[in-house]
Amino acid sequence: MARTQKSADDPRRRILDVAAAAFAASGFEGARVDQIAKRAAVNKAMLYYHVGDKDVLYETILLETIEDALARIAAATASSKTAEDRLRSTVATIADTARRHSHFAPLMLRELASGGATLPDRVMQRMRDVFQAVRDALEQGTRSGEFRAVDPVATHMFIAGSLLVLLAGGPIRRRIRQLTDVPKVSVADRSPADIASFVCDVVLEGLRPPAAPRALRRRTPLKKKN
Amino acid sequence: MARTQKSADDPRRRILDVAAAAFAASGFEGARVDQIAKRAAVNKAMLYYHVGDKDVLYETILLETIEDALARIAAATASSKTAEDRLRSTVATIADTARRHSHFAPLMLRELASGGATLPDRVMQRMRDVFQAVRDALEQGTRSGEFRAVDPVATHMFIAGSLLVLLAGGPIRRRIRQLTDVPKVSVADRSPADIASFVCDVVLEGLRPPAAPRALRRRTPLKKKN
DNA sequence: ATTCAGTTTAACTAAATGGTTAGCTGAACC
DNA sequence: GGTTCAGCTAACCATTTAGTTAAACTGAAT
Repeated sequence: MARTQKSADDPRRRILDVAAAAFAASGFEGARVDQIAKRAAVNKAMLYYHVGDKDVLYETILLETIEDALARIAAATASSKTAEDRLRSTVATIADTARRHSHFAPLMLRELASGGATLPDRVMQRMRDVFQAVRDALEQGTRSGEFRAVDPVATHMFIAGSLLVLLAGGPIRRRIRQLTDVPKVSVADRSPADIASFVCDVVLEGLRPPAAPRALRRRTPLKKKN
Repeated sequence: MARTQKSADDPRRRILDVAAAAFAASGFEGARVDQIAKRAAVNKAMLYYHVGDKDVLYETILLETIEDALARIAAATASSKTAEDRLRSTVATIADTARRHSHFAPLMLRELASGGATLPDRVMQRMRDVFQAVRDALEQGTRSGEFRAVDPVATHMFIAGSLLVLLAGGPIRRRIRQLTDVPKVSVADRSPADIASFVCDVVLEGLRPPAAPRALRRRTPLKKKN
């Protein structure tokens, strides 16, 4: 029992959650083991006892999140018929992963920034599988003619970039808003699901084959405000 | 003379360049002052003498880059008539800034990840001006009817996100490619100018008003490969 | 020769960091 | 009663870190 409990008073769980927030906020090198232990209300030695050193801590958090994302993507796309459905399901699932693990987007952005220099190989390989899922949907659409011939790598980076920045951009947007006193509400402030829809809408608009009849288009309605 | 020289043997210039690379690679907290001094081939005390402490170093680098970007955006958009021209010029200029200051995209991604927590106010304000430039183009297009009614904040985050990730994604793409042995070439591996065009193409496709005649569309041609 | 601002250096400090150790506790088990 | 053992703690350690100091060098003006 002691090994598998997932409740909030499981010290291991607490450590991982606190560490994820710390890594997201300050990066791997900026996060402080002492501070993580303190915030998780455990003695520092317990952190090493329950999880391992800083590298293991980091790898564990990333793997946990990515495995979760992969499992959900597989489940969500199992019944997808069209490429559009598949792309929307995949992107929505990634966005939902970011919602449930709020450290996900910041960590990915940091890894992008450092070129994955600190990414353990095991994590790298699973990340590639996530990338592959998006690319599969794109290539399926290209093959079937549902999408126009498209550069899958560039399009994937495009989707990943806009999605991650929209998801992680909340705090910085809030800071800018303070300076500009523009109290408007934007799609960017909506739920991850809405953000995923927005990204898919714009991208699908670009992926549609040139001659596709208008009637086929389906746009997720999103209230617009001035 | 000694104060304003910009050549490579100006120690201040060398320090700033090396530090920019270090901050981009490891983040503010991960970058090491000793290492920066060593790589710039100056005594550490010289770094403090010529530039200042780590915060000043960071702020100087960011401000330098952003001021440069702002000046170039102003110059590039001065003659823009249509909103599309203006948007393309702005985005292309930002991409070109990233080309000329290779640390720019990673630094921005990191700041996004941390919510701008470590951004000095002065930098924050100038960044806002860059954001404003993109948003101005979007709002001009919406007002003139050139673009459909669009969420300027979300669209801007969309553009910034895809652009930054495409620009900074080279190294991680290379690492993934090693694992997947997919030696394909993608738009993502082209020049910043091509990347900017690609982003603008996809976004403009989404911004086009629904009833716009096909003839008005202009797509930058980009070789497609399988 | 002296002065003097600008520049450079090696050596230093105080604090923080990641990681370890030896030992305590209390329940389970014989 | 004694042993075991996962869970836990306080104190410690070696190293690294950002930042400082005081002394010295340089080269031109006086």
